[in-house]
Amino acid sequence: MAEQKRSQRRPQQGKKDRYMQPSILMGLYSKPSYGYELIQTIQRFGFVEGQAPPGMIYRHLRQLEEDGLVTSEWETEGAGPAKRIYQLTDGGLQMLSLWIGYMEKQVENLNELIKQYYEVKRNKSAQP
Amino acid sequence: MAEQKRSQRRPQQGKKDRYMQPSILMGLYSKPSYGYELIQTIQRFGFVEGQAPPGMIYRHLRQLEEDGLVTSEWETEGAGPAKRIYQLTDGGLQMLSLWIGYMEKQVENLNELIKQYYEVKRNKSAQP
DNA sequence: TGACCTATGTGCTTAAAGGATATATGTTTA
DNA sequence: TAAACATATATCCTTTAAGCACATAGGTCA
Repeated sequence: MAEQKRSQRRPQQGKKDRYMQPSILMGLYSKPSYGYELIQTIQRFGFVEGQAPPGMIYRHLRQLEEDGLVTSEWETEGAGPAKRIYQLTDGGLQMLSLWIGYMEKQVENLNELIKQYYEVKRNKSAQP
Repeated sequence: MAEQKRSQRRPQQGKKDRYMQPSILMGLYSKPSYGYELIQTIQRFGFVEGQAPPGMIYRHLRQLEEDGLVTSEWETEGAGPAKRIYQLTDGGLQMLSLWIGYMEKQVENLNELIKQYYEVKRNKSAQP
């Protein structure tokens, strides 16, 4: 019974990379935005299933601000509770650009592994 | 002084996806292998910079065996210390196939975000 | 008025990475 | 022949960030 927990590994089951930081930076690159709205934006990128937990978004936003990658100001006009509007700094822009480079490399690596997989698979089915 | 710790964080915060499990599974799909050799194999996939720490590989291998995705046996013949040779089980093969599907989806998501980035960039330079 | 949506935030637990260190075997070389 | 070195596996402890539950509060509408 104590082992049950461990044996349920599946891809995506553990704590994996959901590209939260670059998703937020990319969202803000399109236009200044705020936490609650970014939850929807990020969902569209497809790295998280369903909606990202709010706590996670706000945690990231605060960290980004502390690191000087975004700035924020309160928006009290308009309907509903006040929103904290974030926008990218120059540093944030540079970081996003680094992330894009990283992602491009990831795509290459992933494609290479995928290609190798199908090659091996083809070989195995040819000589079983 | 208390802030020093935070500012020493690596620039890109967020978990980097190292794809350790699928890399190991893919390595074993090509041919049965052992920890020390897999360290080199995995390096070639490009998801980790330099060599993966041995402790990490062995930890993964033990976990994979516990989960029934691989089996192992000691190889005492041949030069050098004995090797623990691992090979994929049917379950491991299925898991690898799931991983490939996941990776294909990741490639799509990544490409979509990258595309969006360059679109926004183009728009911004058109109307500054 | 109280249910509900919007909006932000805190706190605690756990999974996995990071990294240091230990152990042992066989091979080379000084 | 003893020391140095490459191979090979393994354990331990710390750090990091994800995962999740919960707390707070303003505004809208039946």
